[in-house]
Amino acid sequence: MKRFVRVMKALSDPGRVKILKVLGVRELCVCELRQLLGLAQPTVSKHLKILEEAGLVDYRKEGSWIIYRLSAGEDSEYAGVMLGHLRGWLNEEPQIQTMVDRLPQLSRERTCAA
Amino acid sequence: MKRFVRVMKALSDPGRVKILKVLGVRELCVCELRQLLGLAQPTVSKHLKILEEAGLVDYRKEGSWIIYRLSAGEDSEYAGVMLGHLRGWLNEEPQIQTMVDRLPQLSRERTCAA
DNA sequence: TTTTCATATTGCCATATAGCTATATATAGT
DNA sequence: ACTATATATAGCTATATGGCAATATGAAAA
Repeated sequence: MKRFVRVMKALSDPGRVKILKVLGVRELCVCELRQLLGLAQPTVSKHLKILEEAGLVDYRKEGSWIIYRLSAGEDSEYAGVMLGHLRGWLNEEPQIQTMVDRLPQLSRERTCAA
Repeated sequence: MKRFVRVMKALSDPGRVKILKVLGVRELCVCELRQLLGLAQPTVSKHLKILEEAGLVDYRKEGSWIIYRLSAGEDSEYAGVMLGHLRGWLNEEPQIQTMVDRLPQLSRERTCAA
C-alpha cells in the first residue's frame, strides 16, 4: 500500500509530471530541468528526490552534473506501469508541448556552464 | 493535466484506496464504508467526493441511503485505466484482506439502521 | 409535522506539501 | 589551496490535506 501510494503521490504534482514528460524525450541534468520548468533549483531537486523514491526516475553522475532519466521500472511495478501510460498520456497538453519544443535548443554546455 | 493530477491525487490516500478496493467487491453505502474503514462519517463523505470528482466512483440514491460503486470509467480515461489496474493490485495487502473478509457479514439493514 | 436516520457541509486543528532563500557538499578547473 | 559550478539539504512560509465534532439537508416513518 505504501509503495503504491508513494507512486501516486509522486504523480500528483504538475511539476513532477512535467519532469517525467520531458525525461521521456531525453535524459536531462538538474540545471536543464530548472530552466524548462522555471522553478528554483532546490525545488527541482526536491521533486527529483520524490520521483526517485517512488522508483520513477534514475540518475547517474557525469562530472559535476547529475543526469536524470526515466527509470526502467524494475524497482516498482506501479512505477513501471505508470511510466508506460505516461508515454502516451498528456502529449497534447500545451504546457508539455511548449517544453518539448524548447528541448532541442537546450544543451548542457551552453545553458548550464553559463 | 488537471484531470490527470486529480485522479492521481485521489489515489494518493490509503483511505481512498481502501474504499476503491472494497467497492471492487460490491457496491456499498456510506455507513457501511464508515464501519469498514473505522473513520468518522464526514471523513468518509469527503473522501467519496474526491473520488467522485476524479471520476473513480459513482452513486445512486436508494431511499435515504446513497450507494456508491466503482465508476464504469466513461468520464475519465485515466480513472478507467487506474480502476482496471486496481482490480489486480493490492489484493495481498493485509489491510485490504481484512476488510474484504469482513464484507460478507455486513448488511445495510442490520448494520446501518441500528 | 415531528422525529429519526443517512448523508453532506462547515468549521476547526494538526500535519503535509510546494515553493523560496540560504547554506552545505562535491566536483573541476586554476 | 582557492574558485567556480552543479546539486543537495536545511529552514522558513503559505497553502493544501486529512481528521474530527457540530450542524445542515433530505428522505422516511411515526
